[in-house]
Order: sequence, then structure tokens, then C-alpha cells
Amino acid sequence: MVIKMRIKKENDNIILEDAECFDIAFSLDCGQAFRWKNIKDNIWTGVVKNKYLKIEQKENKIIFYNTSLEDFNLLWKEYFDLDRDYKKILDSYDDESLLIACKEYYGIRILKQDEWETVCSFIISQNNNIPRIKGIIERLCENFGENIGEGYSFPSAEKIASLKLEDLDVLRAGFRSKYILDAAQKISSKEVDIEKLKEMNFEDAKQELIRIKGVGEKVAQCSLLYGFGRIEGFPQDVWVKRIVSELYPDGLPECIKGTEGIAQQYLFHWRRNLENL
DNA sequence: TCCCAGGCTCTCT
DNA sequence: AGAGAGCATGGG
Repeated sequence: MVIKMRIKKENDNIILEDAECFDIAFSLDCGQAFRWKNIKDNIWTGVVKNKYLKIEQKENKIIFYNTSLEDFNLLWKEYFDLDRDYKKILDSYDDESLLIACKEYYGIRILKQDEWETVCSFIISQNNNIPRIKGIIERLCENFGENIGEGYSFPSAEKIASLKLEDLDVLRAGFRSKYILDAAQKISSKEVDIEKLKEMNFEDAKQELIRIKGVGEKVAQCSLLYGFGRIEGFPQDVWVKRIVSELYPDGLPECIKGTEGIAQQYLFHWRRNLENL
């Protein structure tokens, strides 16, 4: 499969030209990742694993500042899911409402985030609102992550597992702190083994994740979709449940079979923004 | 002030 | 197995 885009190196930057179906603002701010900051216009900064990135979109170009070709190929290409043909997938949809959502928010991509970070982040997301989720995660990184010069990395499961429950009070995460600690302990001890999860089928992997306290159906689906690249995941939060009951009471459209997670992300963002009008 | 947030656990039927 | 209360905290 060949995806239409051109990759150029210019000074210390990587320039991506004519990438199809890639809107960085939609992708970074549609509720799947919580650490990206919109510093101005269409410029965003964030930290993934131990790398800081400043990224800008203008016209047909996306600029990855201070990025080596090696980092682009080894990290960012996967993170932004650049080997997947989103245009082809969206073109295959034939459901009326879904097409509206896809047209309105064309360019959302499913980010391939770090597995542990995703599990932890979506544990924090439960019964919570997005500004507060971002705040808790920011405090988690500043207090327990590593200073990488510009910003902090997301702390490892091992680091969090070494802490006491009351050490997490600084997060002001409420009842979620004990879940964060349990997730860190089970993952760092490999009682829940991330590497093995990657080899499992979707249902088995989901059941493994649910062994972590504070991880239920929804958090497990989010983890698999955003952290493991399992685009067949279909997390149903309050918004998606509304969509399903309003539009698809008799079942999801056949056309999204296999790419449910991508359809879900467009529908989620669309339905959620309708409410804010 | 009150309601609610990208839910889960525990308890009671 | 299905329903409902309780949960910590703070944004709007």
C-alpha cells in the first residue's frame, strides 16, 4: 500500500507535503489524547515517549520542527498512523450521518499512543471532564515524569508502582488514584503483560485489561483503540451511547465493520460539538 | 449553588 | 444479570 505524501528534510525540520486526510488540530484535540497544547494559530506542542515535538500545519504542509528523519520514521509515522489510507476508509462509508461527521471533521486520525500512557489516561478520564483530565495528567507528568528539557515525559508504570497511594494526592485525582496505582503495579509486574496483549485477539486483550481495577468495558476499548492501534475498538461513552440509541438502535452500519474505531471518533467529535452550539 | 463529567465498583434484588 | 447508589474533584 502506497500512501500519497511527500517527506522532505529542510534544515532541522521534516516537511510533510500533500498528506491526505490529516488535520492536526482535529486529530490532537478530539478527545483521544490529553497532552497536546495549541500554543498559537495552528501550532501544537506535545511529548510522546521521551520526545518533544512542535508541529505546525499550513496549507498543504505539515512541519515537524527539530525532527530527524530517524525520529520521523521510527516514532511519528506510527504515532500519526501515516501508513493507513484514511481517505479510502472514509470513502467506503455509506451511512448518511456518518458521512456528515466525516465531511465536517475530515482529517481526524487515530493516534497510536503509548500503551501504558493510554490505559492510565483513560482510567483518569472516567466520570471526569476533559479540562480536568488534562490537569491531572499534567500534574502526573510534572511530579513523576522525567524532565526532558522542554516538558516532561509520561512517568513509567515502574515509577508509579514504586510510589505509595498517598504520594498520588498531588494529582487531585480523587478515587482514581487507587486505580492508577493498581494499573501501574499490574503492568510493571507483567501480571497484565502489554507485550502479550499485542498478540492477543481483541476480546481476550480486553478481558486482560479489565483485570485492572478501574478498567471496565469503556476504558479497555479506549486503551485498545488509542494505545494498541486496534481500530475495531468501539468505545461507548455517554455521547456515543446517545448516537447509537438515536441513529442506530438496531445495530451499527455494516460499512464500518473492521474500522469501527475510526467511525466512532468522527461520530463522537461531531455529536459532542453539536451540543456546544 | 447545583449539575455533571469520554465509568467503575459494590451491593442489593 | 441487571439496576442503582456512591465515588473525589472542580469546571461551567
